[in-house]
Amino acid sequence: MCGRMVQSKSPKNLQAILNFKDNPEMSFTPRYNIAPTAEIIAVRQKEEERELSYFHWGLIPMWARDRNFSTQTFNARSETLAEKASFKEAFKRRRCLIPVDGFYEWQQGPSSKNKVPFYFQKESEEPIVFAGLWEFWRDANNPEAPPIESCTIVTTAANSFMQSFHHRMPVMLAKEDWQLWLDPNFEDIATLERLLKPRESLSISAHPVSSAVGNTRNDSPDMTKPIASQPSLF
DNA sequence: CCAGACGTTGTT
DNA sequence: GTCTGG
DNA sequence: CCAGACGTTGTT
DNA sequence: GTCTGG
Repeated sequence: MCGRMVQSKSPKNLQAILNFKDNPEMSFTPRYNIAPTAEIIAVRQKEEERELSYFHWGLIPMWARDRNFSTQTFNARSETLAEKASFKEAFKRRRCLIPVDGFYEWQQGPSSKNKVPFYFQKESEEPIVFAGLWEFWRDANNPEAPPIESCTIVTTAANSFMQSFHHRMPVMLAKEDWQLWLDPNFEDIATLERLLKPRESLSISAHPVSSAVGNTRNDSPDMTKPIASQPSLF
């Protein structure tokens, strides 16, 4: 769950909601069809301030031999964050918020070769804020190279709305939980885990979109536009 | 003890 | 680095 | 997540 | 079928 998403709102736009510090250095390109291993923006706590920066989507633990590890860690199950070697350190000290316009999900059709992509977004114009973890990694084979900062999106059981599409969904945090999730000094695992339970009141809408979204070369606002849910027979 | 994996999704 | 399997 | 490749020898 | 690239 959650392997394709949209980040088109400018940092300036997001800053009003997420209160990170200005970073005039950062260049931003709106994207409408982001896949795992791409660079995505996320917010983390840096000392007293929040910081927005780019992260490689797919968490690379410090001990990983190569970055290819990240192809299997673009999601992290909330139920086992505290146990899994790949995530437990980041869960304790390196949590982040991942603001998105929305995300895509493929609903399984009647036959196994028949998947329909849907776009999910907030019913309001607000961004959805995913719970994420981040990590930094140095390539032992290339110590000269700059370290890579990577991240993952935490998933949970689908709520009743998402259930009709999928049995999992990304954790979408309520605004009042953002501060606690970001705080690296907060280490009460039980309290953090409570934030990751599926919430019913998410105000998410869904509509089917063009199958063109399947190909990551297609990256335009058209990807998010509704199409008729059933192809006409005549 | 050392060696080798370390992950998710979905599907069977 | 840390856990699991042998 | 989906789309697309998936191999060798030898020569440039 | 399974891995890699986007």
